[in-house]
This record gives sequence, structure tokens and C-alpha cells, in this order.
Amino acid sequence: MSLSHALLGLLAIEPASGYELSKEFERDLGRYAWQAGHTSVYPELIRMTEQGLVEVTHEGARRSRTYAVTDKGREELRSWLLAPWGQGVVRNEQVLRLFLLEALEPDETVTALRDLVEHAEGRISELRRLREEQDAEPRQGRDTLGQLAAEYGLRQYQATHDWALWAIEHVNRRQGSDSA
Amino acid sequence: MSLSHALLGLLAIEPASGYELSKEFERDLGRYAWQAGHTSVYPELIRMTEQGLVEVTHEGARRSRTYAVTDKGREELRSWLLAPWGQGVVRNEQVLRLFLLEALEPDETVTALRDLVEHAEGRISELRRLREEQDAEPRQGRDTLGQLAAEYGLRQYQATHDWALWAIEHVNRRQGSDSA
DNA sequence: GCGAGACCTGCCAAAGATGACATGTAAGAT
DNA sequence: ATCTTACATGTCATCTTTGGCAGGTCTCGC
Repeated sequence: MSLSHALLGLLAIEPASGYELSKEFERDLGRYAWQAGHTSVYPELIRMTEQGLVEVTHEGARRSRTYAVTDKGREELRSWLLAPWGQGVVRNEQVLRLFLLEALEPDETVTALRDLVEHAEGRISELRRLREEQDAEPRQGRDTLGQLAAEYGLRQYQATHDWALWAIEHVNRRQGSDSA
Repeated sequence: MSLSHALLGLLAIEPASGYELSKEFERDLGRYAWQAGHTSVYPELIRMTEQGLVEVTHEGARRSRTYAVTDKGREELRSWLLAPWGQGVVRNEQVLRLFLLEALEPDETVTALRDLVEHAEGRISELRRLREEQDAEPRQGRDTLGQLAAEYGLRQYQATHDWALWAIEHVNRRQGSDSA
């Protein structure tokens, strides 16, 4: 399961409470990579503690527990990150929609593609801003995307954007030659 | 739920049996966009029939039932395809790994990135081949990715590939200046 | 004729995810 | 003092997904 790997990764960067981890999934991590509610996170942390992947290092105010990765957990994370690419389960609603877009009428396909262009532009300027903030004051820790991840997102959305423009042309050409 | 939308989309392109639909999820659709086993597909088709989204148009040999989209189903598909982008649940193991890659030691990060470069190269040549086949003999129907989807995949993997090369440089630079 | 393999559908237990509901604590504002 | 809000953790019913098991049908080659 990938939720445990997400938690291991976050805790490897910096120890945190279940509450803090849950918040992460509402930020960039959840927006771009992996979602999870607190009702999944807390039980999962308990399971992982039982398996010796993480441990409670501190109990603070309001019953809060700070977790940290154990050596075993760090090893598990390492082997997951170094495993061959392209193995896991693929379930991407965005890409599914692109696959099925051609089930629409050509003019509606174009409408959807134009919306996508706008959406991608929004994400691109969002990520550009983020990158500039990072360049200005490089931070440590988890409160912001890593530089690698931000750059990745930027390039993906740029590719999506350019593709959508190409696709609009493509559909228009096809439609034009049909009616010619 | 997106499984129903995937099925609606496939059936909108061409009516099919549960068996044929299941096979789709083992091909490009399942590789790139959405996975599902036959044990999900059959019950879902029954649910969708009850909801009036699809109907059985033909019963053939070996108890096979051919499904087709109803008007209601077509309308549901249409509104899903035209809905605003960036709404659905994000759960992408690939991207999650990229987010957490920096939890590794720099030299291991580079190892993982090099693997990713190779992986992306494999996918790119796969998709290029597919595109050439499509250009040679344009097909109808669902037995191959649409041209739009193939081009999309190609551009995404190209972006991933270029990013990974950039990221290797980035990590090396950072490591170099640390030890300088 | 017979066996292998593709075709075609299904059940069921277990695991995982979602959303409603519940509970209590500390800090800061008015 | 009181109230609101963020902090912090949890239960439970429901739904979805997965993987193992099961069973019958048609075709084709030998």
C-alpha cells in the first residue's frame, strides 16, 4: 500500500504527528500526488508502529504523538523508492478523461480541450510562483514541495498545455477535411 | 466513481461485452489511465443497467451479453467529460515517488533518476511505434489508443525524461557545492 | 473424439478508502 | 468569562477494489 510509503517518506524528511501528516495531504502533496484523510492516517500509523516501521518519539499537549521512522522503516522506504518504475497500480482520472475525450462530438472535444488549456495555465503560474519563492528563500523540510517536485509539475503541465493546443488543431483539421 | 465513466466511455465508442471491456483494462487503457479487473467490471455493469445508464442489446454465445450506452448514459458521460478539470481524487504512485525522492541520499536519488530516464525512454519508443502504426493504417474503435491519447502519452514521457536529466544535473550541482 | 486454450460470467472474503459522527484541549479575541 | 477556532485523535458504517476460487462454452488442432 502506498499510503504507508507516503507516511514513511514524510517522516523521513522530518518527524511529525498524525495531525501534521494529515495536513500535508491537503497541501501540494494531496493536490498533485496522493490524497488521504485523517481517518486513514491515524489507523495506518498504528499499524506501522506494530510493524516496527515507525515509532512514537514524543507525546505532547492535547494527546499528540510525534512519530519518527525506524531503521526498518527507512530501509522499507529506500527499497520502495529504488524499485523499478512503472509497476504500481495506475488510476488517474485526468488521463482517463483524455483517453475518452474522443467519445464527444468534435466541437465539444474542442471545448473540453480549451478548458484544459486554461486549467493548465493556472497550474503553471501557480508552480512558477512557488519556484520563485523557493529560489528566493530556500527552505528545509516539508512545508513546501521539493524543488525537484515543483519543477516536475511545471514541466508536466507545460507538456499538457502544449498538447492540448496541438489537439485542438488536430481535431479542427480532421473536422475540416471531413466536411471538405 | 470513475469505473462507471470508463465503461460509459468505452461503450460510447462501441458496444461490447463485459469480457471485452475487461480486456481493455489490460491494454493501453489499463497501462496508462485506469485499471480494473473483471470482478469489478461485471457487477458494475449490472449496477449501471439498474441505473439506466447502459442496456443489454444482445445475448450471444457462451452467455455473453453485449451492452450499449443509453441516452441517459450518454448524457452522464458528456457531463463528466465536460466538467471542470482538476477536481477528482489524485492518487498517483509515480508522482508520489518523485515527491519523496529527496528523502534518499543524493547518490541514490541519482540512481533512481537514471532508472527513470531509461523507463521513460522505453515508453517513448513504445508510443512512437504506436503512433507510426496509427499513421500507417488509421483504425476506428477501441482496439488501440486514440491518436490524441497516444500523442499525450508521448509528450508526458518526453517531459518526464527531460526533467529527470535536469534533476540529475541539479542534484549533482547541489552535492558539488556542498562539498566545495 | 479429445484435450488445450480462449471465451465469458460469476461469488466471496479480505483489504482499503470515505464521510459522518464524536470528543476533548489549548490559545487568542472580545 | 465566554466564544470561536485550530489542534489532535478516534469510531463506525458503507462502499470500492482485489484476488482466490469456481464453472460452463465454443473452437481448433491432433
